[in-house]
Amino acid sequence: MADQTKERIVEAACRTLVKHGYHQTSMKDIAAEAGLAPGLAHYYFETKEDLLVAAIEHACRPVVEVWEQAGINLTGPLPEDADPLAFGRAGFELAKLELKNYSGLFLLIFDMFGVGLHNPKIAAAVQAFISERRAFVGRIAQGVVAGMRERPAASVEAIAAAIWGSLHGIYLQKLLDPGFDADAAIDAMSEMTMAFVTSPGTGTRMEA
Amino acid sequence: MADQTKERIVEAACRTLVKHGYHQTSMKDIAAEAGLAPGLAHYYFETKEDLLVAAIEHACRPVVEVWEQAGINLTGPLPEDADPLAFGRAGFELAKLELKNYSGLFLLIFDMFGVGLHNPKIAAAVQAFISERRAFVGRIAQGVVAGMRERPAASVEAIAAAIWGSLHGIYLQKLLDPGFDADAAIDAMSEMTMAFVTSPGTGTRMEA
DNA sequence: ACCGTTTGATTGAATAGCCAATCATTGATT
DNA sequence: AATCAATGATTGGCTATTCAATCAAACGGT
Repeated sequence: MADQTKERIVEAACRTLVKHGYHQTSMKDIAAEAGLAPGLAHYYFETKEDLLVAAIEHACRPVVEVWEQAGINLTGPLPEDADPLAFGRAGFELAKLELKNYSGLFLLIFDMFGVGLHNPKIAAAVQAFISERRAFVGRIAQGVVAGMRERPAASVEAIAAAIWGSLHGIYLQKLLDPGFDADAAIDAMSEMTMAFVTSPGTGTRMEA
Repeated sequence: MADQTKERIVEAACRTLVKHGYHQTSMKDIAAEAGLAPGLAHYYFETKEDLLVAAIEHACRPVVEVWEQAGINLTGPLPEDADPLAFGRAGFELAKLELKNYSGLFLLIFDMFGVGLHNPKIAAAVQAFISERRAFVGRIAQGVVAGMRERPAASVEAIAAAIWGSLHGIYLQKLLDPGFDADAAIDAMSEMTMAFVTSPGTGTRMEA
């Protein structure tokens, strides 16, 4: 019974945060959304920050589940027999679907990015989110880079940071402007990445 | 006299917003930072939002000036005689410098990104920031794409959105984690972009 | 089976403080 | 005098957090 109401509170927090954002959600709002007494949110979470951290972690769960359903182990290594290049391509497709299906999560996450800039507790939660997902991109990049004819100058970590960054920079544009064509931007990023991966070599071109 | 104090308020707003973020800055804080009476901020700005919008615009100014000092006209076309590829490379270098020299601006901007997700007025100001800069990336991309042997499948707009997104996704990682190596990530992005641009053949420019 | 006690869950009101916005007032300049 | 700039106290409303009081269920002794 206790765990149930705790989860009800966290879920209500997710809903209100997605709908109204960090500024405009009070503890009372969250309790009301959950259909509970105002004081109860503080019974389960000492501070508002603690509840928000729990909400972030809760909101991320469904996305991870989608990945795992697609046969991707988020924290473990990639399947040995898979073609890394195909994996990379699929990753970009997955990114497009993610944005479409879980825009609420990203609304919450980008809101929290902003909060985290000046709030250590939220920053820690948000960085966990970043690290996990960027490392996953890095694992795909690792496989792809290993198959390249010439090793790129950039490290795998740097490539992963660039690709993760590009996807989230694209997400940001979409969230701020619903008319933005995120699919086209992700396709462009995918095309650029694939050209990079299959290019004969870097730094061997004529100077103008 | 009036314009001077108005600017003093905006500058104070920038400083406090960078230091403490949107949540933790009140109108009173801003007035105190400016060394003025609490009520004066509302004399010049009807609402807090209006002041924040002015602060965003004010904070962006020095960056634009740097671009213009580098011989780049932000809103007009690129110089005819310039090598687009060299321009692109220089753009990535400029991005690295920008982040180093104006991290305060980006702290403010990313804070406002978060606020803008649920606040139409701030969203409008933030989108102006995005549009201007993304269009500038697009103008460089336009020149580079025109010189490619084979036209890419992606549109120039999509490429610009991807590159702008990657830079700001990288900025975000740096702001949330000072230990993050943003230079390496931008170098990686630059390498990927250049490989994409030069992939089929040499970068022979074709004039219209 | 019965009953008092304990424990934890839940309630809703109270506390203490902060904030944006207002406004009557004062000061300065023309 | 009249207009604009500046002050700082006030207002009304909101907030996170606390807390005493209620409720329900489990437990233990008989």
